[in-house]
Amino acid sequence: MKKVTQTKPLTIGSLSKKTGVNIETIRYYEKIGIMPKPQRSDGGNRLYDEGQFKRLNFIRRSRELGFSLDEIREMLRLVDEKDFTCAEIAAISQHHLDDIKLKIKDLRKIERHMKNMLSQCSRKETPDCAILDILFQN
Amino acid sequence: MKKVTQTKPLTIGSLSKKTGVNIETIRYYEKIGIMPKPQRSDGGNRLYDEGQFKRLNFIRRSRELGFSLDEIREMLRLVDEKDFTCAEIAAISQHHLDDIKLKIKDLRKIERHMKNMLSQCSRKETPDCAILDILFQN
DNA sequence: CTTGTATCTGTAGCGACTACAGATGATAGA
DNA sequence: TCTATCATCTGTAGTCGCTACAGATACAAG
Repeated sequence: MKKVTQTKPLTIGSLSKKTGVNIETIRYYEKIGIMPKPQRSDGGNRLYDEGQFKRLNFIRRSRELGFSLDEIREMLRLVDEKDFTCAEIAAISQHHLDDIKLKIKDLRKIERHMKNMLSQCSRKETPDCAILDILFQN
Repeated sequence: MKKVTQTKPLTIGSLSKKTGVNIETIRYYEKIGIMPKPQRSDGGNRLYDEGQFKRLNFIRRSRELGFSLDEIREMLRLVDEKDFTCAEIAAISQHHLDDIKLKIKDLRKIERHMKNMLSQCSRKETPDCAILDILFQN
């Protein structure tokens, strides 16, 4: 008695609900080739399996971490070709982390400038403003 | 003997050099209406005056601080109509600062996740990877 | 006057979606 | 079985803030 855990296929709508990825985005991912072309019902509606659900979840999580679709594409390529090493994935991730650190650094600089400007501002109902003076200077 | 400090008009190229804003970007700003249509030479080349130079500098500085073109448009509108109060400008700026703080917060969260994942990763030349395990889980 | 550089207009592309329109597919109730 | 309603289909265009052309004209130096 073989037990085949055949999960029933998901429509794009239910896949969308289960992953939190919007329907048009799923179709977009297919169009740009990071999601595979799924099976179709007789009428032509997309039907997704468990593997595709996992893949989309991977993409979503990676996007939430700020990976670009190109970085995700590259990771998925390595996975698909079953020809990756931990070192390779780590390199991509490390690069991305460095990127994020840089962004934080830039934003903190901007934050300081903004705070500084705002601290010089009277915030009164008067028609002159230290912020404008700073931004217009020179 | 009147001394009229008539600064000679700038071509788009020299304006670009003086402000560090790229030529196509200057034309783009004109197209979307945050830079005014400048005078033209007999042949039709754009000629900018001191006020326009200052305006473009304002835009550049604001962009460097991460203001959106819509926020900049709004600030310039207030300035152009000479009908702004310091409080209004401060409100826009405060809103923008809040935005930046939020972005930093989000990025720091991502940074923590990334560090966490990378710390669990062997980074070895082996075909299995803790990072992928995490991203694919569920 | 020629040569070379600057500028002109207009359009298309980027990334990562989102938002339609207008046509079908699927499904539940009468 | 019919029908009403929803889901899904394809294809295109829009978003933001530029950037990159192509092909034509303007301008400045020698």
